[in-house]
Amino acid sequence: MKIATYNVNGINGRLPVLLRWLQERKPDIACLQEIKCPNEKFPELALLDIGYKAVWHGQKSWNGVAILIKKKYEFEDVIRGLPGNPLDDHSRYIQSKINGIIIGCIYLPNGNPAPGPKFDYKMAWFKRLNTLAKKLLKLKSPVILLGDYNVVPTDLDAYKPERWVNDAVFFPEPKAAYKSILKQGWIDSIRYLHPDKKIFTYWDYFRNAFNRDAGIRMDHILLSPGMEKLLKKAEVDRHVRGWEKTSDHAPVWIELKDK
DNA sequence: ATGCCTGCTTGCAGCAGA
Repeated sequence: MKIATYNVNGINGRLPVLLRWLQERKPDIACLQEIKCPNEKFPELALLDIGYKAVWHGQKSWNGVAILIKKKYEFEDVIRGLPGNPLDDHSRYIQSKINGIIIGCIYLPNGNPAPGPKFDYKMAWFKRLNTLAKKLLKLKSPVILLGDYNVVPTDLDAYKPERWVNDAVFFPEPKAAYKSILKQGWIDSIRYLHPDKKIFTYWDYFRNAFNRDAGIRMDHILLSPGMEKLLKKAEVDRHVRGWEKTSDHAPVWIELKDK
């Protein structure tokens, strides 16, 4: 079973890229972030045409998340929005149980400029995620929390760490918050299989960053404890970042053994 | 220190992204 995460940076603007990638990689489950469309403009039919059902949680202009599954699966227990603050109106979390696995699709706030109110919002969001992650571990089902965490966990995850020290994705607080989630027992799939490799998932549009491989890793697939025994592969489809009209992120995916 | 690109808007300039 293949499970992927992809920050598409505008699902309608990137639709040809998304459809091409889905048909190439054929993930069973794909979590999307930054769909940047209101609910009524989600391209449901175009996805159905190539064999994917979807649930989504959109908003106008910004943010927005979705989960796609192959038609043979079913969505159960869909939750829209990160629990813990009814006043938070950003669409940054959607969860569903699929084939017995709870899938939490995350678009964590970026937090720039930092320090400031946006950074405070990021850290408050992180705290709620930490609480949710802890609760999910008490359930009997396996759980995967995946998406754009907007956190570069270590120096190994940036092409030039010193260039990022003033950026909210590299601040000590979010790094510590990410670490504290891992400390609950969650497994960072990419690092579990590739502990020492420089692997990036994002390259900005400026300065020819992709061709210089000036990237960072901040899209993560976290497995609940025990699931690592099923982990066969964890990869980044970095070639997708080289396509025309592409997102600034590349898709990340894992392959799990069938039990 | 800033802007570089790119997508989004009851749009054509300004905001957000990271």
